[in-house]
Amino acid sequence: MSTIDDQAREPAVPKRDREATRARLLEAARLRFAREGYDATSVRDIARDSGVDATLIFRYFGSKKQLFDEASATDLPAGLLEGPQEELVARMVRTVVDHDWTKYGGEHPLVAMLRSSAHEDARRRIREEVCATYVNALRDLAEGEDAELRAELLSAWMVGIGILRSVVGTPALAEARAADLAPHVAAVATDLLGRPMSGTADREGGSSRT
Amino acid sequence: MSTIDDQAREPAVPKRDREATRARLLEAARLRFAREGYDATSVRDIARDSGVDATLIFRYFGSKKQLFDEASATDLPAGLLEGPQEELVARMVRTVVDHDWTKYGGEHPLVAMLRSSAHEDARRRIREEVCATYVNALRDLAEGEDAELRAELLSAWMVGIGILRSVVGTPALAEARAADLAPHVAAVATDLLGRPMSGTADREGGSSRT
Amino acid sequence: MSTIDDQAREPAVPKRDREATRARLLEAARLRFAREGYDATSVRDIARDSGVDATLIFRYFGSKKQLFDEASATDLPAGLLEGPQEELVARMVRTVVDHDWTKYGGEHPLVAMLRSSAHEDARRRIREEVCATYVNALRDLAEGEDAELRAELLSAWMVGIGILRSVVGTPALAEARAADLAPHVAAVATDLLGRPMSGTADREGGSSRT
Amino acid sequence: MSTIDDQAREPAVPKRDREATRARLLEAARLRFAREGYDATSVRDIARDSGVDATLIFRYFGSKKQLFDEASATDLPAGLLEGPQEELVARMVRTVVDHDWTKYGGEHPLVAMLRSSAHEDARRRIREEVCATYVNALRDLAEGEDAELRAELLSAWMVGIGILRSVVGTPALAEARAADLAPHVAAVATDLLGRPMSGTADREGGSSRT
DNA sequence: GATGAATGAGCGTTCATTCAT
DNA sequence: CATGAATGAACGCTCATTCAT
Repeated sequence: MSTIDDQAREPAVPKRDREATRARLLEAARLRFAREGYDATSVRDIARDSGVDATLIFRYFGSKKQLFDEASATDLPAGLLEGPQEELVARMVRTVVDHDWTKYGGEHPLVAMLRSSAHEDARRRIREEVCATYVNALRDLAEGEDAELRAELLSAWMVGIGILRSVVGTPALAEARAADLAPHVAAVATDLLGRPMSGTADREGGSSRT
Repeated sequence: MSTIDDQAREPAVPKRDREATRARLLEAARLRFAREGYDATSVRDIARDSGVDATLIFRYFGSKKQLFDEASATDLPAGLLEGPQEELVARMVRTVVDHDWTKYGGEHPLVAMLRSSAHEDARRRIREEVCATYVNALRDLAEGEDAELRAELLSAWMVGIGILRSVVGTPALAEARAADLAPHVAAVATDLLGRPMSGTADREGGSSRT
Repeated sequence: MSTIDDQAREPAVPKRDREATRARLLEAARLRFAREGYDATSVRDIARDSGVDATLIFRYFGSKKQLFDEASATDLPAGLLEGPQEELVARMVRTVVDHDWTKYGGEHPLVAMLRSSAHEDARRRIREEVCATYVNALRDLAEGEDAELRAELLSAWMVGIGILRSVVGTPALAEARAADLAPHVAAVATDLLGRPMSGTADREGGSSRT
Repeated sequence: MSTIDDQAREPAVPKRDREATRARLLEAARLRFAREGYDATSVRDIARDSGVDATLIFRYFGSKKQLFDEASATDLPAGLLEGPQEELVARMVRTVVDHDWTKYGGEHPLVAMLRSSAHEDARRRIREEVCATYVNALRDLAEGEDAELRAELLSAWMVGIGILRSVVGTPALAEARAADLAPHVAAVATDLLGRPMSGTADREGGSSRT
């Protein structure tokens, strides 16, 4: 009812444009799923957010589940795994802390996806994501015998920081920038990985491609 | 709270039944909410698990949400905050890794509650829990100026470890015992808190057996 | 909207009576399924007809399909298979022509069920019904070698008569009573079964038990 | 009807396309409607079967119902009503039993249409068909007073045989060929019609190859 | 004229919750 | 007071059909 005369000021929303409609649905889905989780999000919610008929979800994505899958496919920040090795951890912190995740409601997508972790499928996605983004890269860096464990411990820290920042909202972490965390993280990482890690990274190394 | 002094005038049996039924509902709710999350759990599920009629949930707790609130009130492991200060972090790790959380489906209740973190209520619970259990105690220990931040960073690690262990299930952490983690944790904690922390704790310090 | 003030003249419809509600649903389902077929009947139709909430269908029957199964379970007219053998065919004709099938919308339930014969389940039901009610009994009576075929031919006639009467509505059959058909049927049956069959049956031999 | 004289001005190719598409839709519709019934068949099913866009159905036929009407117009087997009168019933049996009805999913179209008999339109079609194909021809043959009734009874038998053969699938009839049924049918027909009927027919008299 | 994006009603079903007995 | 019948909103999804391009 409040949208009756919106058509005038809506700038350039093309109607009957398959790609545009698909994109709007995907965008709305990403946000809803991130904020409310899979179960609390209805396809009608997403459709309403997109200003699009709900049946198009099924036309374009097949099912709510498939939409979820597509919506929660994170494109890991380009450049994370490139650049100087000793700055890898600093880049990871940036990814967690400074990166612009507004597309996912302002939270790291991994954290957002935990909200849907009642579903084994979502859990698997999280697992793959954590391994691909953090554990594997860190394991390659770690020296000594229990490299896997230490890589996971460091990964756990990244995830934990994301959670305290956005879900829990503890005061210091919620406000902190990557630069505030860098010295601490570098010290710990150096310790855990058994090789010197830098607290700063020259460039972002984590600008989402989308 | 209104049932606190009821035990005096009970006619022996029917009263205990009421209490027993309430307790069974709570127990079933705790498990379901932890495992499946708030949305994926139906009041009928809980009632069925408890072997009682679903309407009793409304009679006893008012609504599904209130049942959730009551069911997700974690009794933080007794003894966590007692004992030698230098062993505090080691005790925390034990709480996360070795403690028997079968009451909550085998996961640390904080981790389980993340599954329901779409709801502001659950988020508040998590916030309170994290602060009460981890941040506050660690902040008191930390030396130097940004004590809060460092306490939160360490808390984030505890939470992150819990997540990777049970939700994500990364291979090394999923199998690890507190003893495997102790040396790494002690080193990092010593570093972050600016005071020597021990990697072992004499006793559990958090049995809270239910 | 036209039912707003019906509550006054509804004579004795007991509310909150499980059996009564179940019975009303079943009755409405029987009629709808018979008249419109499975696919064209919605659970809301049935609920509306019964003056009952649609969700009770699932409470009491589990699913639309199970309701259909129960609603289409014909109790074959008591007495059909009893009584003098030479009057069996006459009794069958009565079942098809004179029996009061208003419960099924005025048609023989077999004929009504043909409307749902797109579903293999319904087809199986029809098959069982036809064999149990007609073919088996007639085969036992037939003399000579291709008894099965002749029994089926006679059964086909019964079914065909039912269809022309109610679905097609050909003028003579639609008006005919069993007595009008009896001489013709008796002659043919005598011929097909190879033993004398009577054109009259003393008693109805087909009063549905329900 | 508006396309009757279009063939004169066609530009050779595109017109034939339109006709060809229309024909394919009709063919697919015939099959689907016969096999699954009106309600269980969706316009998308038919379009998919034909390999064309679903909206063409509305373009060419107006609505699903109109497509159904057109698709269920049976062309009664040519030659049924021609040929020696005493072989008429034998020809009818052939039509029911031996004729190639693959166009209608292998069943006599009358039988197939019963699946849609919830709709008055379909019922009317069946009525017309039964009268035109069976009752009228047989009435003309019958001697004596209640010729109509006897003609209908014999028609009922034809229809019933079709039903038991394909819908119900009773064992003997499902396998039988016209030749197996001929002697029985001839005897009964002779009896019912009051004039000698032959059990064999020289030629099919109803090919209607499409 | 043909394509396919869009629509809105309706499907079977489950939900949390209320109310009568 | 407890049981369970009842309720109505909402769910994911499919339908026949229309309309813009």
